Amino acid sequence: MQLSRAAYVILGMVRLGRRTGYEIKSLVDVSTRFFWAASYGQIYPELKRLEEAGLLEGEDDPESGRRRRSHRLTAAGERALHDWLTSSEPLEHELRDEGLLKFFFADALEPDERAALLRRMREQYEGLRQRLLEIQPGAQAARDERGGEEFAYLTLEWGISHAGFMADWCARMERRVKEGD
Amino acid sequence: MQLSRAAYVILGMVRLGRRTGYEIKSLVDVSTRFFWAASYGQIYPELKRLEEAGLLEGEDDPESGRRRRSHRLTAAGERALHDWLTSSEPLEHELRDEGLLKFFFADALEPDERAALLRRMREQYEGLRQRLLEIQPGAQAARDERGGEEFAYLTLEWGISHAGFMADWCARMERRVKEGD
DNA sequence: TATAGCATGTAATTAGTTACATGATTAA
DNA sequence: TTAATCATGTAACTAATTACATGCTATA
Repeated sequence: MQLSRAAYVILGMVRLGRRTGYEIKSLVDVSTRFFWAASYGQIYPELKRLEEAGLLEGEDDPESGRRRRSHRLTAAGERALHDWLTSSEPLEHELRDEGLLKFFFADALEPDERAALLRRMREQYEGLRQRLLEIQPGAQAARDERGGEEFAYLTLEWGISHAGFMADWCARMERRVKEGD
Repeated sequence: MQLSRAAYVILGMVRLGRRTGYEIKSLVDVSTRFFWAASYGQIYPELKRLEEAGLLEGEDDPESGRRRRSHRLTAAGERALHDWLTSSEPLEHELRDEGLLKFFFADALEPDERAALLRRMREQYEGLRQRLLEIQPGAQAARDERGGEEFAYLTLEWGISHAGFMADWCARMERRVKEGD
């Protein structure tokens, strides 16, 4: 049974204690979405499929009047997640960065336009870095409170240093296109 | 008139002297595809649309028996490309990295499995770096021969140092998960 | 003479986002 | 009481890949 990547996102999130589609999406939006996005349009149908496949067990959990379906991993679900995590298939990797694409074509620009492009790119990466730094305290708390969110926290650190790498590269190029002026 | 990103890839590639769909795809495959991919299924229909919109001018160019359509930018095409390059719209940015996604869920793994994941990630980034280093001599030659491929070359340098950054990060994490063992 | 490369194109599929509808609960 | 948040779900759309069909030319 070949599962989609979205399915593994869900299995992993349920393993981290996110029981509902809503909770899964909320965590995705402040974590994996920087390297693997997922929308409601994927999450809810996939939750249903995973239940039907016996990898998740769902339970209606009224908690009052509000409708709410709570999920947990079955043994088969745990196994499917682990098999994917340890599989030796090539790891998918894909980047779309419009800034780099424009930079690739920057021979068509004037020196000041090149500098402006790099400044915008740098500002966007610095903005991303700021947003991640704002997420950090909450992530740190979650790591300390909950068991087993150590690696979630480490990917946040990756995000911060990666955004820093990109911003630095932009700054370096900015200086370079200005002196070549 | 709102153009797709693929349209700008094509306009930019034609500006760099790639006249046919085939030539465009060939350059994409060793350059932008590392930060912006494009397939034949996008390129040929888009070339036709850009001609119909008057941004490209196409000419059948038999060159013998083989069918071949040669394109060049019109003034409107040049303008559309320039407008996009200098536009202040937010720059799209999207990453999908299965290695990072697995790392995010690595609390579910044993210490040796974590190290194995990071080793595979590092090997993949080192492999990418090698492939880019192999492309480099050709890109350097193109930069020196042709006018106006300076920035194409600089994005290759970005790719090499970026792959290096990722490989180094993996190596650092590999050491870290081993000592926490 | 056969294989690799040049060259164009599209049909079918898959993946994914967007936008909306619905309604309960909690905090200001 | 009103806005924000919790919560589920899907229909319509858009984007993009894959896989194929076709056929010429140059080279080993």
